[in-house]
Amino acid sequence: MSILAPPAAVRLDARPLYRQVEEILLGRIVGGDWPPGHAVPSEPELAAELGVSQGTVRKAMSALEQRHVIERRQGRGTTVAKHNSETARHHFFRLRDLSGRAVLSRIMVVSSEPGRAEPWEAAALGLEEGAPVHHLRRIRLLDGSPRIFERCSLSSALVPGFQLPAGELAQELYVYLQQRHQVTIRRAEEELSAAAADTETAEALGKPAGTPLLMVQRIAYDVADRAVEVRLSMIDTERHRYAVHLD
Amino acid sequence: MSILAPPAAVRLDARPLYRQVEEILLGRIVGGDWPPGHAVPSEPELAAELGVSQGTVRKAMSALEQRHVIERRQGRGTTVAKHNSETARHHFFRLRDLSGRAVLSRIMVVSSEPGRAEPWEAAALGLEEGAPVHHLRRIRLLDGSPRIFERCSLSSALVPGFQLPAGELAQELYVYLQQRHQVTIRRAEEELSAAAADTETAEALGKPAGTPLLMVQRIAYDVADRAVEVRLSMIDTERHRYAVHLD
DNA sequence: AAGTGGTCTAGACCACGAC
DNA sequence: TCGTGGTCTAGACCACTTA
Repeated sequence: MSILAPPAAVRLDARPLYRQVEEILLGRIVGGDWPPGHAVPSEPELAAELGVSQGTVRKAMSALEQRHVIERRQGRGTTVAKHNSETARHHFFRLRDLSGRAVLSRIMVVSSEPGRAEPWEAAALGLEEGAPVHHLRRIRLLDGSPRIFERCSLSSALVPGFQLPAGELAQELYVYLQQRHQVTIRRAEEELSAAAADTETAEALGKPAGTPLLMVQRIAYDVADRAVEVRLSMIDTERHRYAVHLD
Repeated sequence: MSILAPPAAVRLDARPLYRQVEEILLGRIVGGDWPPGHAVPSEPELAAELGVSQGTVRKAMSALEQRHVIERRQGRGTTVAKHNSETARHHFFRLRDLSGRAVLSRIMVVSSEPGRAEPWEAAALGLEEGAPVHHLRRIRLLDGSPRIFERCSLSSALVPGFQLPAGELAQELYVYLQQRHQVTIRRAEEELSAAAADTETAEALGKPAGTPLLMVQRIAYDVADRAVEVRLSMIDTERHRYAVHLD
């Protein structure tokens, strides 16, 4: 930093320096300069480049790490977060069996086709009614039995030309979005309620219509906080529970 | 710290210094030396007392703040977290109306009486079967209508002689536990599922038996991480949603 | 004006991982 | 052995609250 202008040029901004550094780093990730898996420069390097102390860089990177935007490991270095089946599940799959253990999950695709946004989908994704989306229906088998019927809508503006790889049935959707569409899902908001099984869902899960199901509406956002996906999951909770930690 | 023994006496412990400081501070809170609302000494004071730098104290206190054990405010100082109706709701009440807005909630006590732990209660609270507990049944009115039927069990070992103040119906339970029993609820784990309304619940909520309800089992832990309460909530989600943020 | 937490720096050493 | 992130220090100044 310059000697006689203590706060330095960047500091015309009122926000703390570490926030600005955080935003600069995030910008490089969102902008694609640093794709998933990329090795981020070391802390001393970034400090020198940005004209701040290493401590300031550390504070910025700690915030990004906490949001799972980057991954740090002592001795190895820092990389841009890259989804894999395990991390995607760990962050975004809250179901456990009755003993609290993780669940073996397998996916079957029921249908996959382009469509137009219904009002509720448009509202969730921040689109105009009738905007192009991609519809995906899936059934999840938990520990071998069909337990979840999912109806997903992907915003075609963010995932243009989406289509499942031919012949490939199961796959963690967010891993696929990152690999094939350069879209990294970073967070999601879910709204839970109880509902009776409609006929389509009942058939998919092999349950009588009217069975009480856990209904989860999810909106998933990418690293730039754009709504990418809205998903309606109908869950048979006979042998599983949705786990939440409050603190 | 002494000059020739760099890591100092405390440092025989393998854990980082700031973790040890965190534990020392938490110990004073759990032990009752610093009750809820107590003004924690300033950072420089604690640093001098414990023989570490202010930065180390800061890191320890930041962790405690993030866990809502203490509250820090610039200029004012740091205090031990004290529940009030607003914070208790904000942390532990996840229901929103269909527009995502907070909900007006009123409580009616249905029954309140001592009892013995059923197997599932004993398991949840880490007690022996038949151990003394206090049973509490409540109905919550959300925006004026009965929407939640709650069956709570409090571990009498941790909340001896619990009884509701005569004549007083509504009250945020965790505020009451802190004020009258020196037990501060710090976190909770919830397991959600869908279930058909049983007759008792249906009657309490004025719904037909068999109506799909959101069932939430909560286990609440105090600052020392002891299970204090297990609660079964049956929720009518006709006009409300349980909101979860995943990141 | 005094005292608190919040930001920022500069530099030391440690623990871990890869080469 | 070297480079990385992780810990810890000492001290400066800023922003806010209270009196």
